[in-house]
Amino acid sequence: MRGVIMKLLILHTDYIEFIAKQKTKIAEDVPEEKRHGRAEEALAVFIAVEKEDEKAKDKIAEKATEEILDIYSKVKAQRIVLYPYAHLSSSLSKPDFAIAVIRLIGNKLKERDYEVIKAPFGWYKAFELRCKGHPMSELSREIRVEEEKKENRALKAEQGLKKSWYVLTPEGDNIPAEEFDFTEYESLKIFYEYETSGTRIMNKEPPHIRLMKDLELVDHEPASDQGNLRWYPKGTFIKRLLEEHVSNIVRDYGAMEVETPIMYDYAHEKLSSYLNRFPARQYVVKSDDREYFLRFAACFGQYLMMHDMTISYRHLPLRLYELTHYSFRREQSGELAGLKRLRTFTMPDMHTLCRDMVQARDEFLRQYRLSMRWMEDISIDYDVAIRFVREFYDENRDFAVEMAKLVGKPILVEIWEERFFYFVMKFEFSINDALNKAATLSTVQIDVENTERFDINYVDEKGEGEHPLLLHASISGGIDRNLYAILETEYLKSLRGEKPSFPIWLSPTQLRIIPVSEKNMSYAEDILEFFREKKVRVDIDDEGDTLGKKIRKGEKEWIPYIAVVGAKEEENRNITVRLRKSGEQITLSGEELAELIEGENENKPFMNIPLPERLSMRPKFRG
RNA sequence: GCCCUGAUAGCUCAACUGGCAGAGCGUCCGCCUCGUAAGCGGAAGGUUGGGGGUUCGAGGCCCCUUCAGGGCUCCA
Repeated sequence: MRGVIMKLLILHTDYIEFIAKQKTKIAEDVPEEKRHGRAEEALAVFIAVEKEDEKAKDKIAEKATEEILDIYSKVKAQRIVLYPYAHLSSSLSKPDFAIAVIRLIGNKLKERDYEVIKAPFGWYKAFELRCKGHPMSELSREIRVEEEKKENRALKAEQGLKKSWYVLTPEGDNIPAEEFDFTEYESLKIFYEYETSGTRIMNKEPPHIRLMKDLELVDHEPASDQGNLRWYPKGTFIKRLLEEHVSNIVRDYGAMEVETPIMYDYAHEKLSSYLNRFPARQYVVKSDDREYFLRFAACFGQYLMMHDMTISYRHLPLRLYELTHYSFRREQSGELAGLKRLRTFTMPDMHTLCRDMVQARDEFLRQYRLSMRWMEDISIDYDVAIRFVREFYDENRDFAVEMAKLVGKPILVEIWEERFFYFVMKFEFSINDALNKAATLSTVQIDVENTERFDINYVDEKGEGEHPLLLHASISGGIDRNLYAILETEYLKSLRGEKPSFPIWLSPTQLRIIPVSEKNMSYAEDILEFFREKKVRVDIDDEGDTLGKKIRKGEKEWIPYIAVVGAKEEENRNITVRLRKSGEQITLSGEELAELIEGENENKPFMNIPLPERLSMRPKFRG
């Protein structure tokens, strides 16, 4: 059990006066004038900081501050003297840590406009005081911090974070979001409102959940932990293509693909300090007597790899990439939602080392463009949010404007007064779902902290080691979440009377062949063969249903091209195709149709049809 | 994690206040061989999520539990 971290002896005094006489070897440097102090009507706070985990610094300082103020107000003291007093404890912390904690308490008190005097640390001091002697004038306190579970510290910091919102136009106008006229920017408005209020009564389940089941893509798996899903062949197929496509984009951009372990030792020194920056709850795996946590991204694996690499400034920018199949985040059970938020998910994760901010900005922008391309390839509309630390924003205003220009519409800007996280800025591409909730897909962040923490170095021209800047990039965001975005978007389309569809390159079946009767089977099979060789995903409805029934089946599966072949086609050696998008029927040759489909597949990965070509050979995965 | 709601055939859902567990779709068998979103007939299919309790009797009431959806919270 982690227990006592700090002991306080608190005296309400008529006065206290001290003079620092002589340095010890751990003395803090203080200017001459601060070596002496006197305060009337003071609360004298004698402090011993004990040997304990430094991670608790903020927390312990906060609690101590609260204790002091509690007593201060009860006894109606007028000022506070913080007096380092080692003799309260036999188990002292390191001097540096103690100094830091006491300063922190001092600062916290000053921030709240209390008059504070600090006696110098590590000096032999003479002091004199007169204790008031009323019942509350002599108190001791032990400040304890419960062992916090391995979670959730950065979060608490965020709660006190001051943030402000703006809308930045492509013309470069930066307007406080409250004053912005959202009339023509409905989706940005929804996004902004979701970000700032979040709460709304929407007692419906997101429509993608029904769709992912009905289309036999993905399903719940009650035998697993919550938020771990079962992927049927068609879902797996779409997922693989998305993965392959985003990986291709990232590799073509120049990232080196790697693979790193999915679990890490809790006790690893660097990782544990990193974990404190992350509010997530982890899955824990036991192996012998050790505990490992499952990664929530590829960060660790790549940091540790980069730490061991020998990197010259000539190698920068340097990019490592991994498709994290899987990442694990033990989200609170109430937060899980279909494909939107999972406990086990797949996400591309790239880290780019950059020499300086100029290079980092350049890479950031290139990755921004890659993300734009991604969104276009999956046919999803999005809004952009950029989040900055104030100081960084003031220096990089032009940069933000450029991002608004690139997407050609106003974007949301959030500004933090202080840097609570490890990054100074990030962008996010966000989509609105059918319930007007927002979800982040693509995101890139500029990290100014972790190369130091993980001791990642490159050697500059002078032969000296330097910590580079680090970009975290997920060009597509979570793959699962991309499918959620597609399904929600298509659902919204169906509400507008349009037919929902997958982009052609993601359609499990691109072309369905329906013979009018068994007499036409042989011709239908010729066509099947033809398209298979043309790399079109084609299948054939060889079951005993009526034509109408088969059409209905095909439409329910969102098949983009449905070819009906009967005596007419057989005679003319052509095909009559029903086009899902327009609903029209056209007759054309096999070559023409193949060209049409190939055109829509361009520059996208291809995989063969994930199910038997004959429908009569297909099992039902669900209902 | 907390609060609310829910779980009945493979799927979607019925079953009045506690009184014989049902339909449509799908599956299987047979008929039909069909021109652009459901052809016809028949059969099989259930420890009502799991466990415990109350009751002459529980799908429906009580307790526990698992999973799902929503709200809070959270979203690196």
